[in-house]
Amino acid sequence: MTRKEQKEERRQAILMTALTLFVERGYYDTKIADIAAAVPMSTGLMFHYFESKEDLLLELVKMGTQGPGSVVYDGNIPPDVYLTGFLNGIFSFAKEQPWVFYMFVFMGQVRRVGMPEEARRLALSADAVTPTVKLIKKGQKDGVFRKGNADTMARCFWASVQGIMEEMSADREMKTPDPEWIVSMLRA
Amino acid sequence: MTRKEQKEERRQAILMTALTLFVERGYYDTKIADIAAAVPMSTGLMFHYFESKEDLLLELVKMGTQGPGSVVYDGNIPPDVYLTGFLNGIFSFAKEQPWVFYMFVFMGQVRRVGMPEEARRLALSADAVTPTVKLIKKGQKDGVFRKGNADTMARCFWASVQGIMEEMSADREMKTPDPEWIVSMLRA
DNA sequence: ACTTTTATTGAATTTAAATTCAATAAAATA
DNA sequence: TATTTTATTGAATTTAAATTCAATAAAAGT
Repeated sequence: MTRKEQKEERRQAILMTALTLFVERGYYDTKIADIAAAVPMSTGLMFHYFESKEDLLLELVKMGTQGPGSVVYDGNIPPDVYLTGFLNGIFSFAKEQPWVFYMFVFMGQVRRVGMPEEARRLALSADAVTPTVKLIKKGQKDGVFRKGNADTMARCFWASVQGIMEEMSADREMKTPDPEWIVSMLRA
Repeated sequence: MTRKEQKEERRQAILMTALTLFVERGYYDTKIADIAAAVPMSTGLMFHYFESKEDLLLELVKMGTQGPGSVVYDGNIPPDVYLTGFLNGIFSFAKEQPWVFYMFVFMGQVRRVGMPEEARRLALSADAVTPTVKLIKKGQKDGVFRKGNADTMARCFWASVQGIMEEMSADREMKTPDPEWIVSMLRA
C-alpha cells in the first residue's frame, strides 16, 4: 500500500473516531487529546492529519453532505410510503451501520446554534427540508397528507426525526420507534 | 428596596440574559463576557453574583425544574385533549412569554450529551417522560391512542416536541405548528 | 461625619486546551 | 548504503476564556 493510501486510511480512522466521540459527548466536550487517545495516537500527530479541530469538524460535515441520507424522491411511489421507507432505512442503520446513523445525528447537531459558523452553514445547506416540501405538497394533492403549510410541516417532520434520533443515540437500548408514528404527523 | 432585594433582582436579570444567550448561541459559545456586556456590567462583577459559569448554568436549571412546564395530569380530561392543550400552551408562550418558551428549549439542551454533568443530571431528573407514560397508557386503554410501547411513545413524543421547539427558537419567524400534528403521532 | 459593608471596575492571573516544534524513528528512494 | 521524505512523540508555546484581585466608589449603619 502506498504512503498516500496509508495516510488516507489513517485520516478515515480519525474521522470515524471523532464522529463517534462528537455524537456521544458533543463537539466541545471532545478534546483533540480524547480523539487521539481513542484512535490511538499522540495528540501532536493529529495535526499531521488535520490542520485544526475545526478542519476535522468540517471534513466530517463534508462527508455528511454526500453519501446516503439525501432525500431523492422519484415521484412514483406514494409520498407517505416513501417517507415511511426512508425512516425505516435510517432506523435500521442504527443497528446495522451505526456509522450512517451517527452521521445523521451528527449533521443535525452541527446545524444547531453554537457550532462553528462555517461547519454550521455547510450542514444547514444540506438540509432535507426543501426536497421534502414538494413531496408533502404532492401528498396533500393526493389527499394522503393533511392540509397545512407544507414548509412548516416539513420542518416539523425533520425536527421530530432529529429529536428522536438523538434520543436513540443517547440511549442505545431504546426501542426503535415505528416510522408510522412519525409519518402520522403528516397524514390526513 | 433593601440591598438583598437589589442583589436578588440583579441576579434575576443576569439569569434572564444568560438564558436568552444560551438558547440563541449555545452554552459554550456564550462567554461570561458576552453575558456581562448584555446585562450590562463588567465581566469581573459577574463573579460577585455567581461563583462560576457552571454555577450560573445550574441556577438556571434549578429554575427550570420548578415553575410551569411540568406535566401534571389530573385524569379527568381525555389524554389526547390534555396533550393538545399542553402543546397549545407551550406554543403560545413562544409569542407571549418568550421566557417560558426559552426555558423549555434550554432544559432540553442541557439534557444533551456534552453539557456539564451536574446540570445535565438535574435537568434529566425533571424529565416529562415518566408522567406522560401513564397518560399514554390511559389513552391506549380508552382507545384514543395507538398500540405500542408506551415508554417509547412518550420518549418520541417529547423528543419531537423538543426538536420542533428548537427549530422554532432558531427561527423566530417560523409559523407555529398545529399541536394536533404532534399528538397525531400517538393517535389510534 | 465616620466607619463598615457592598458594588463595581479593569487589569492581572490562572487554566485548560489547541497548536507548534525540535528531535527521533521509520520508510521510501536513489 | 546514503539520502531524503514522512511519521511520530512528548514537551514547549500560544491562546482564549474563566477567574481572581487590588483599588475605588457608593451605600448603609453608627
